[in-house]
Parts: sequence; structure tokens; C-alpha cells
Amino acid sequence: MRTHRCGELRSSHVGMSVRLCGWVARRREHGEHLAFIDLRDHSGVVQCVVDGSVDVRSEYVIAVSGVVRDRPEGTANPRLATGAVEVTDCSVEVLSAAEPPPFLVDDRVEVDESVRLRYRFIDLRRPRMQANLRLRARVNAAIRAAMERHGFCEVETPLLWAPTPEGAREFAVPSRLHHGSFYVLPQSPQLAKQLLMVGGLDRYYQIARCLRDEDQRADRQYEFTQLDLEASFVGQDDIMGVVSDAVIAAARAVAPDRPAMIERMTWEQARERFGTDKPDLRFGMEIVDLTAVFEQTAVRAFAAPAVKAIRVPGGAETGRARLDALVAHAKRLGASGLAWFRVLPAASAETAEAEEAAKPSEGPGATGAGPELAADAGAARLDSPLERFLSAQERHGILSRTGSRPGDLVLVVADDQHVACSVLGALRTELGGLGVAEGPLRFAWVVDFPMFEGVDEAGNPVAAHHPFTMPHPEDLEKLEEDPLGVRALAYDLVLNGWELGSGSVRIHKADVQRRVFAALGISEEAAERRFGFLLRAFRFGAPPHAGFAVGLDRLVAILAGEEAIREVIAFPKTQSGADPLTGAPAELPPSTLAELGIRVVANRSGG
RNA sequence: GGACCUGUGGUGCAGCUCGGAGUGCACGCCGGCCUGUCAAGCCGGAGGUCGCGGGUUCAAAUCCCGUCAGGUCCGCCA
Repeated sequence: MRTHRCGELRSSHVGMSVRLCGWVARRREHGEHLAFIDLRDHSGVVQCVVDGSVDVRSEYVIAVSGVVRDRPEGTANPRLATGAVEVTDCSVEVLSAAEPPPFLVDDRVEVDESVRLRYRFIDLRRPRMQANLRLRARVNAAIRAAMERHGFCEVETPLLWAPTPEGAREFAVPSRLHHGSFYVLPQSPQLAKQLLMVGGLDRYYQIARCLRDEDQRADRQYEFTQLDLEASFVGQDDIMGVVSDAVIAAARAVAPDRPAMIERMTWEQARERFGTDKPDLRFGMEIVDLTAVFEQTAVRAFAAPAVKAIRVPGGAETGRARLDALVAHAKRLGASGLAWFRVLPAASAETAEAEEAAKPSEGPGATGAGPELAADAGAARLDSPLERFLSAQERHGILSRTGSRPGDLVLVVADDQHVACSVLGALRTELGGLGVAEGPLRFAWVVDFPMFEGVDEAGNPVAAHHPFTMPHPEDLEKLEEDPLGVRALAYDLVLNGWELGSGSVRIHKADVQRRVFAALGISEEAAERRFGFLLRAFRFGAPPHAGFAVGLDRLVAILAGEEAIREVIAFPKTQSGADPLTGAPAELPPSTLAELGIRVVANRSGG
């Protein structure tokens, strides 16, 4: 039906007779003797020249037969990949007429997302969407190749699974043959892949669809895709090595121009330096500890267990209204307050020399915090409502520990350790954050997550990961007395401030598992009821195993430079879980409900 | 469950503070002209439940209340 793709024609094709198929992207008629048709297929656009007028409209599907030639002198179009050539002497066959599209098939026009989704089949013709989906396919291919290289075996696991009440709300599927009983769609293949390990698969992976009935976000859909993997007779470092290989291979395959690197830090360090367990390492503004500086402070606002700060480079221009808004924002985030210090030059030009001369006597003597203070801090002064309450030592401490220079802004939160860091971490991202397409690809492994996060209403610790996560061997003896101080062999992968995935070493010994269930307040009966099939499997020879899951939608979105994963999913749903294209979710006919043994008792949408 | 933003011809926006005739801009669409354009150009034209419902008012796109939809975020996502 066709000899070439539109976007591939170059000067090397000149002289060839070609037949192309595609959509009419654009049509320019010059009277009855000359017309141009920009013909588009997935590969790109090429200009076709018709001698005479043609009866085609935008988005008609046509076949064009003609001869490739160099464009006449001065008419080449450098903005087009095929812009050096054109197809001439064209005869046009209409394969399919088209109504005028609801919006232009063009990356440059912005269209409301619900309209795009209702006409997703048109939206997908846009180069941006074509590029995103093809990029995604190449990521999948690179990942599969990496996993095969590492000896992993791709296995598919069921979508119709058993209810295993866990963290996320599950989607239920009624059983036609067993009225009143339900399958659920898996939140992840977590339990299945552990069974595969007991089954001796040794190394499993899958590009798996996961389903969670939780509220959606820019980076969350009901259905999403994970690179899911599990391996036997391995430890944390082995898993991290394989996953690192896979994601770096994916990054190199589709974004070779963006430097990609992976580093590793503990959960504790991440919280301390970035105020979050998903740090964005593309920029500095790390959290600085000023607690020691204010140990003896007379400033009541700074009398707190922890005093933390971030330096906003160039932030001294921030106006009062904006600063007030930041303070209010910090309070909304849970801080008792936010102090700001604009860092200004010490003095005007004529007094600079005097400042220079005064420095040595003032600096080290006054602060006792090291000789580097004078050099760093001497040329700056602080502008803040709190400034006059500060001691000289505190002034210097703020400047030197944050490494501030004139023109910067320093934000300080005094609170307990956790609040101070997380509030500053949030402010750091807001004030310094880069766009998703900007900068390098800074992967980070965050290891040594706590085993439990807080306690529930019954006073039982809440598992931070899932209940089969192995406690850190060094903390095993604390499991009973100090559960909240126990670290887990659990690790997250973070990319540019997005959580990409998490994994853990699993418990394969019955006694450890019993102790963890006990710590979680899960009785033996409850454990048997919820995970009985897995526990039974473990009694028949469970290898030590560990695994991981990478959120592919997020990875692809970042690699594609998209803020929302909807842009890298062919048919996503809206935030309320609807699909404007298909009308899902939709009611079922009464006969179907009857067959399923389902009676609808209430209709919240008032139908 | 909650907060905020948005909703105006097919598309994107302005108009809304300070109420006065559906007023405007760009694109698209339809017709005409045009032999080298390329988001072609020029001329003409059609196209509207101002998301929906209620209220205030002599008068509502505009003010108020409610509601629906889309988005962003909090909660939630072991």
C-alpha cells in the first residue's frame, strides 16, 4: 500500500517514485493550478505538490503517489525534517474522509484535557503523544533487555486475585459462578512473585499492571505499570544493582543527552539533608543544622529542639508580601513559625574598606566558631525583623553555616527535628524546584527505611512497607522493646524528587515472621486468614529472597519531560476516575447484574 | 472527605473587581480570489443554553448560594 513513510524522505530519495499514506495535516491551495498538501503519518510530515486543486480536507486519510525531488531554490523548509524535498506530480486517492477535527492536530495548540481525552484517538496523532508512546516502548525494550541480561525470567501473574486486605483499596470483580464472592485486581504482584520464589523461579520479572482504588494525582492513576521483580539467594545490594542497570539502560536509551547518575543515602540522611525521603538532588539548598548556634539563644523563637535552615541563592530580592506568604505557608505545613533573613552587602562602597578592617577583630573573637567565618560572613549583614535580637555569634553562625553571600535569603525553622526538616524540605522544593524536563537525571537509592511508621489507633506499630519485610539484622533484638527504632531492609529508588519505586528483603524464616506479625499486632489467626496461602508456601522451603518494583509511568514521564503520567499513557482516566472517551465507569444492564448476583442499593451520582 | 484554580461559538483566550443588548481577539470551519506556499495570504460569511440550577436586581457572563465537570494539592496510596 505504501513504499515509504512520510517523515523519512530525504535528498537521497530524489528521483524515486513513492506512494505514501497518511492524514492531511495541512492544505494550501493557490488557485486551480497549484496546491500543497502536508501529509502526516507517525514518522512525520512531508510536503506533496499537486498541479491543480484537490478535494481533500484536514485529517482526510489519503494515499499519494508521486516523485520525490529537491525543492526549488529558496523554498526549502529547515523547520521540517523532510524540508529539503517534496513529492511532485502527485495523484491523490482518498481512503477515508474526515469530519473537521474538534482541535488542531498540532503540538502548539493547547486543548483542554477533557476534550483531548474524549478525542484521544485524535490527540494521539500529535507528534508529542506519538513521541511519548514510542519513548515508552523503547524504555520497555531497554528494561526487558537488561532484565534478560541479568538472567531474569518474565512470568505473568493473575489479574483476578484473591482479596488480601492490605494497604490500598482494591478493585473488586464479582464472580458469576460464586454469587457473593469476588476477585480483586492486584495492587501489585507482591504475593504472587514471592510464591514464584518458593516455586524456584530464582529470578522473576514482569512489566505488570497494578490497580489501586485510591484518589488520583498527576503522578497516580488507578491502573499503573511497574517493572516488578524478585530474586532468590540475593541481598539488597544485588537487587539495587540490577534495578540500577535497568533504569540507567532505559535512561541512556531514550535520553542520552541528560547525564544520568545514581547515588545512595540512608533514609536518615535524606530526611536530615532534604527533609523528605524522596530528595531531588538536581539542586543544592540542602538543609543546614543551626541547632548548636542557637543552643544558648535569647531569641525565644529559636529555643527549640532543632533549628534548621536553608539558603535560597539570590533570594534577598524577595518582597515582604511574598515572605509573609512563605511564613503562612510554613505554618500550614505544620511549623510553629518561619524566620527569614535577607543577606545584604555589609555596607555601601565607601564603607567597605572600614568593614574590611573591622573584620578580624570582630569575627573569630566574637563567634569562636572557626576562622572561616570572618571571610565568609564579614562582608554581609542580615535584614530581618529578628536581626536586632541576634547575638554576634548567632549572626555569624547563620551566615557561615549556610554559606550565605549577599543577595541570598536564609529561611529558618525552629521546631522538633522532624517538623523543621520536612517544612524546609517542602520550601526547598517550592523555591528551588526545577521543571521535570530540566537538568540531569539524579537517581537516588534511599536505604535503611524504618520498619514501622507511627502507631495506629490500637497502639500497634504500622508497617512502613509490607509485613514480609525483613528487619535490619542489627536491629532485630529491638523488635519487641523499641519497634519504632527498628530499621528495615527496605529501600526506595528516587529520581529527581519523584518516588520511582520501593523494595525490600523478605522474611523467609518462620520465627522472624512470627515476631514481626506480633509487633504489628497481627494475631496468628489473622495472619493465617490474610496471607495463609503465602505462609503455607513458606513452610515448604522458602529461599531467602528480595525484590523491587519500579513505577514505569513515572520513569517514562520524567524521561519524556512530562509533568503528568497521563501524557505517557495512551488512554488515561480523569482525576475522578472517568474515561471521557468510553464513558467508563458505566452502569450495567439489570440482566447482567442479575447474572452476577449483584443488586445496586444506592446510586450516589443520582442517576 | 477537604482546600484552591478553571468553565464564554469547534479550539484557545479577553470581558467578570465597578451589573446595562452576546461585545471583542486569535485559530479553526464554509464560500470566493490567488502558480511556490509551509500554522500561506487577501475578501466575505456562518457559528453562542456565557457548564447547570436557584437567588438578588428594573436589568446578571459579571454579584450571592448550590451543583456538575476538568485540573492542582492535602488526606489516602501496607
